[in-house]
Amino acid sequence: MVRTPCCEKMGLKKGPWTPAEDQILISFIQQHGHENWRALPKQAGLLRCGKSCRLRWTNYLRPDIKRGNFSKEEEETIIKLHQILGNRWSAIATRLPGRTDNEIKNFWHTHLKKKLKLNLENPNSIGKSVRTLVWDIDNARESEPVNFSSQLRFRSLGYEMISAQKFFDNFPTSDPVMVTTSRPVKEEDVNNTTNVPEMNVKYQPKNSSMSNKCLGVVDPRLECSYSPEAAMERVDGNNSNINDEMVFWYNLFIKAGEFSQNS
DNA sequence: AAAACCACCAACCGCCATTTA
DNA sequence: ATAAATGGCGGTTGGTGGTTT
Repeated sequence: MVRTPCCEKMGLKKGPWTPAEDQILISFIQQHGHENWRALPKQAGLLRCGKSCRLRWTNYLRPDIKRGNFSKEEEETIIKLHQILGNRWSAIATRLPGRTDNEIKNFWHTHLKKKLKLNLENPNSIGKSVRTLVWDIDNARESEPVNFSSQLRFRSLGYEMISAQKFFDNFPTSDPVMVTTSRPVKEEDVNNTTNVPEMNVKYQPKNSSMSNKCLGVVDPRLECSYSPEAAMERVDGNNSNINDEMVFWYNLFIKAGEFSQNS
């Protein structure tokens, strides 16, 4: 099915909004609300498509929008949430009152991305070493996912979560690394290193209750198991406040009801 | 002084999921 | 049941203003 883009009709204006157009839109919505964006521009007398009107309103004209620079607190919140949620800008925006997803996305691309990149290039600048957790995303989707709370714990500990393929394509294998996968463990998987041929690691089902869900791949130097608790030792031994931070974010998300606890 | 470059951000585009007819 | 309409999302673009060469 092919849909006609809503702005393809001739005669509809594009580009920056004028103050006069803004005023028309504000007045109309104040009087009539915005139940039907498609019909709104015609009713309001605007030569715009409904989509353009919706965007202008939600990202700029809405009365509850906070303007101005992001505070240090907002910045830290964005960084933490992005670590957990990734590029889910609208989900991040729901936790920053008055900020829009577009604004946060722009702020991320123009300020935070660069800042974090610098930090990663110079790990000492953030006072901790960064390990990489490779999450086997592709396989995880096909079978029972590793429960969310475990993912959250790893992320709150500062792990980057990427696909196994991406990791092996791009990263040196000498770094401390732990790999998890949620695909069911088969007998022949034990000691099978075919998926990670250059690494001196092995698949290892931790125990019988876990073996139908996940595999732990053990970094030979760290001897860490799959269990998040057991993996909490940082490379630099700095564990201060890790638990508090973890619990805070975990509670926040569970209370917000965005994620269910599926263990 | 002016051209080139860069950073910012409002707005657009295409896709997807849901709702409606 | 199904096609079309709609709202919402994330990625990307392009205009603008500031800075550097």
